[in-house]
Parts: sequence; structure tokens; C-alpha cells
Amino acid sequence: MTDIARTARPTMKDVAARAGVGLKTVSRVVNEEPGVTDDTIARVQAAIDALGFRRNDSARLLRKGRTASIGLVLEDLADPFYAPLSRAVEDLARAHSTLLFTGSSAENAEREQELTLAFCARRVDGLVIVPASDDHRYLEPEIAAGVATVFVDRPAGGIDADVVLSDNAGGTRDGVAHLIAHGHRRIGFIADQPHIHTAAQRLRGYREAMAAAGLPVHDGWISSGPTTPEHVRAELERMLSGPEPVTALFAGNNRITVTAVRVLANRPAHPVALVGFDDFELADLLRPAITVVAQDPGELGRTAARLLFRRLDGSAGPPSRVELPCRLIARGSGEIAPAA
Amino acid sequence: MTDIARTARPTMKDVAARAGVGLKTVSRVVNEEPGVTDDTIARVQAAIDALGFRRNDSARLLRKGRTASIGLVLEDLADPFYAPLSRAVEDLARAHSTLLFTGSSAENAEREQELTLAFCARRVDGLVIVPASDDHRYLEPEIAAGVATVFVDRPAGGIDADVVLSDNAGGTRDGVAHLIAHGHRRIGFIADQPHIHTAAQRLRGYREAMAAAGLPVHDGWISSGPTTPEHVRAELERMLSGPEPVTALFAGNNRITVTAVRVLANRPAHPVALVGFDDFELADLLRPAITVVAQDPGELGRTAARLLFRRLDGSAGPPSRVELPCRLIARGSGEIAPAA
DNA sequence: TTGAAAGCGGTACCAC
DNA sequence: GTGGTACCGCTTTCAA
Repeated sequence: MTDIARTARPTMKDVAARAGVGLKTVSRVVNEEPGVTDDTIARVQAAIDALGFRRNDSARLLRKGRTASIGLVLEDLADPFYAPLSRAVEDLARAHSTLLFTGSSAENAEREQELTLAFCARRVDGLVIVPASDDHRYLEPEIAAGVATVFVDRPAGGIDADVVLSDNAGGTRDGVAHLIAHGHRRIGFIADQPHIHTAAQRLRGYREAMAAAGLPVHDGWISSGPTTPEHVRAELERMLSGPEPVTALFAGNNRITVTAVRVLANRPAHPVALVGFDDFELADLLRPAITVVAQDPGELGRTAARLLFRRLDGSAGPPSRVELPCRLIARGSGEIAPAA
Repeated sequence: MTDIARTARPTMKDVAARAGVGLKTVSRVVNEEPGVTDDTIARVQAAIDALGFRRNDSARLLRKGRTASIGLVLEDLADPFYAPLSRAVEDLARAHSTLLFTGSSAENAEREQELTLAFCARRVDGLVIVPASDDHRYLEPEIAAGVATVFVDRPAGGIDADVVLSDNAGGTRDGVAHLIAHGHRRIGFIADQPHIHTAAQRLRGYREAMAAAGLPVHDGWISSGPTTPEHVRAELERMLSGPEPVTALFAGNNRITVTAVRVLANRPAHPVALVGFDDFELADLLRPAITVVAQDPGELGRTAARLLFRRLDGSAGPPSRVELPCRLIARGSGEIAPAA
């Protein structure tokens, strides 16, 4: 048989042996360090090519101390909302010659921790985390050991760290005020689970907008729970029935908005105004087109990554907290007048 | 000043010193290997806790030979089409206690290679690649060295490797046949750039369906080029004008479909049938709802990852080629009768 | 200009 | 049971 077993990767040692030089000389050539004769370079390079040598960066970085990699912990890799965020982080990572570990927490605190600590065990230089947990004290030793950490979309729990958020309360306030300005007084609000920070902030914005307009808020107008289509549908139908149904709905995130659109599409005789938090593709193509309060997930990611690499470049100073504004985009569904 | 500098991470050596045991014993405790007294375990554990020690997996894996990580190279992390694919790969990786490096090639062959080789330099155990390049011979040494490699969505170029594809030609054939069955004879086809494998396959499917029905294909009915909204819009408008305009359109991917929907929405007086390749969210909520030929990106990723981990588990044998069927989903836009 | 030896932080093997 | 020592593949230090 031929040497099929010659599958083992050549190391610098192998290259050195073949080129008839010392190990360190190979290292110098590979890293393009000065102080090697052209002649030697050529001999080493020939050995490298012949053997198909490629430097083992894991070994290299172990020695160097930095791993040139960062970890990105998302709620769900497959959630379109986070796609531009990941992409923005990736772009900055690339610009800094840094590789990206990614993973989804699935909105599960344990998984978040497991994933984050796995990244730390690989000694990532930094972390960008969309928190699923509300207690990040488990990260204290890591941060103390020098792992730059930035939280995005939701704040960290129990520790003081860099964080980049959207102005969830302000955005919701604007969206609800928009409905009020169009004549609505009974406005429903369907939110994500209350333990999720953004959901809580949006609920706060809703209450503030109603209060600012001197409008009462009935318990029945508010729903927060799982964002499954079934639950959202049931809640919305409940709000739309009874003697004093809501005439408008504020949907707490894009999944809720989409479900609401489906429900409302089935009752064209009774138009209900709708404003949703988070923009989504094709919102403008629906009839009516959907008015939304849009965050900028790409900017969220970009800002977080910038903060991270600034820390990695040695920036000290206290943790910073950045809050990005939201933008109301009127498209039609939020400008429907109340039925009565 | 207090010892702020005590930021250095403790190593097993430190733990050993503090616990008054040998290095190897610490290793045993950390890895829960048998053969250590409960008493010793307790002493070591105490030292671990006191020091906040956490094993350096990079060092560990360097020694072990495997890195327990794989690389995923996509065309674009932010493309919603690939989101379920990534998620599926991630899920399997997690099930195999493997970490995931991700990156986007941006449809650029050089970037694909750069990224892939960077992953290889980190000695990933395997790779899942959505090819942007059509020449993957640069991977030969890596594959020979044992990096399990699976290509998804598009075939590899110049090398024989595992690959998972959708039946692009077959799916398109079905979609075009569907339009033909509804009475259309002049059917336009707007595709992505012809050097992209999937685009070429879909074009083939279109031609086959037309030929099977004995229908001619005029050059003017086919367009392939950039999928920018401007270009797609111009091409579609061209096809819809003139003495013998097309009465139906097959859109070669979801971006093209969406642009087509926008264009067609502006000319409600002249309904044109539309079938698009790739399903997309809210396709059912548009009016008319959009008939599509759907791939299953999640299944694409799952199949690829399964193949990968099977290889990693030692499965030998020649490269396999899996082709997943597409599914026609009739929703309305594809069932519009020809104008004439 | 070049290379030997120590070390990065662990694991493997083999004595004690 | 426990620990010494070589070693994973590379970089660093320093002497030749």
C-alpha cells in the first residue's frame, strides 16, 4: 500500500528537518520576520510547499496569549431580527482579523451561560452577548481576567458592563402616541413575556403614553405571555370582543405583529389600527402597509462591536451605556381611524 | 493600590501548588477521572474555587488533537434564507459538544478561501461550506489532513466531496409546468447571475419545462444578471412591454420575487402570474398570495451537519451527494390565468 | 543570520 | 492513589 497514512499534518519541525534548518528559522520565514537570508528563505519555502505545511494558529495563539477570536451569543441565530446584528459584528471582527464563534441561547439562561463559558474556556478575547439570563455574575471572573464583554439589546444582570440598547420605552411611547393622535383611546398592547427586559420597557412606554394623554388603561387591554400564534390570536380576539373593544393595537415585537396581521386580515369589516415594534421585510407590501417602530439591529451590532474592539485595543474607563433611538415609520395600518 | 494586576488567569499549576498536590492530580479532578481520594478531590476543588480556575480548552484541545469546533462558511450571515440552515448546523454542533465558527463569504471567492483557510489554521475538525468559489482545490491538503468537509446549497468545484443540494432544476421545472398548466405560453424567467450554480440549474429547469410542453423560448424572456431591484425592475418591465408580452413570470430567487411583487403591484389592471423560487415569510399574506417553489433550508443544514458528524465519527466511504426535493406551494399568484 | 532551550496550559504514559 | 516527565505546535529569549 502507498502511504495513505501520510495524513498527519506537517509541523514546523518537519519543515525544519526537510529544509535542513532550525525550527526557529522556519518560524521566522512563516511569520515574515526579518533577518533571514534570501537563500534560506527559499529553501524553507520550498520545504513548506513540498510538505503542504500550514501554521497551526491554535498553537500559535496559545503561546501568544490572545486567541484573535470573539464569541457572539444570540437569542436565536435564525431570528431575522438578529441577522443584521450578527453581520455587523462579523464585519468588524473581520476588520480586526478576528474569528467569530456564534451560538444561540434559545432564550434560555442555562444555555446562555453554558455557551458563554464554553467560549471563555476557549479563551476568546471578547464577548458580545444578547442576554437571555438576568444574572451575569457568573461572568465576573472572566471579565476580571480580561475578557472584554459587551451586552446588546438587553442589559446585563448583576454586573456593570458595557451595554448597547434601543430606546424601547421611547419608541413604544412614540408608537402609542401616534395611535392616540389618530383618535384612538382604547388601545390594546400585546407584549412578549414580562421577564424579558425589552418587553418590560415597551410596556412601560405604553403606560407612559397613555398616561401622558390622560387615558385610562384597562387590564384587559394588556397581554403579555408567550408569543405563540395561538396565544396572541386568542388574546387579540378577546380584546376585540366585548362591549368596549380596543380600536387599535400596539404589537410588542415582529412575531406578534405578524400574527396580528393574520388575525386582522380575517375581519376586514372591522378595521383595527395596528402599530408594531420592529420593522420587517415586506411590511410595506401588505394592505394596509404596516406602521412600525423600527430599531436598527445592524447599528446595534456595529455599536456593540465597536465598543468591544475599543476595549480590546486597551480603552479603559467605566462601562458605557449606549441607547439608540427608534424610528416611527408610518405606512397605513397605524393611521386607521377608530371604528366608532 | 490593591493587586489589580492579579488579573492573570490561574492555571492547573497554580491550583496544584495551592492544593499541595501534583499537576496531574488537578487534571484528574478537573476531568473527573477516577482514582482520586474524596479527600484529595475536596482539597483540589477548594483550590479551584478559591482561585476561580477554569480549564483552558484551547490548550487542552491542542494536546488532544481535536478542537471540537467546526467552521460554517455562508454566503451572508444576514440572509434570511440561510438562517434556518445555520441554526440547524448549530443544533447538531451543540449535540456533539462542538463549537461553531461562522463567517460570510459575501459571494466572493477570495473571501471564502480566506475564511475557510483561517478556520483550517485554527484546526477546526470540520467545515460546512456554502460555496462562493467554483474552485475548491485549495482545500485538498486540508481534506487530506482529515478536515471533514461538506458543501451545501451548491456543489464544490474541482474536488470530490460530500454535498447537499436542493433539486433546483426539478423544482423550477415543476413551477414552470404549473404556469403552463394554467394556460401560459409566454413565460418570463428572471434569474440570478449565471455563474451561480443554483441559478444555472434553475434556468435549465425552465428550459426543460418549456421544451417538455413544446413551447418556444424567446431570448427576450430570459434575464440573468445582478439581482438589484433596479435591474430586475427594468428587465421585468421590458418583458411586459412590446407586442407579445409575457403573461407569467418565474422569479429565480426570493429577492427577485419580492421585487417582482413590487413591480406587479403597480399595474393591477394587467394581472401577471408569478411563481417564485424560495419561500419567504408573509408570502401568504400578500394579495395575491405568492405561489412558490420552496426549498427547506433547515433540512439542507441538518442533512449537511449530519453528514459532517458522521464523517467525524469515522464514517469512511466515497463522498455522497444528497439532493433534497423542492415543494410547490400554490397560493394564488401562480394560478392567475393569462390575460389574453 | 541562526538555532537551542524554555515555556504557553494542558494531557498521556509510566513509574512510585 | 499520586506525581514526574515528555509532549501537542508554536513563540520567546538568548547565546553562538
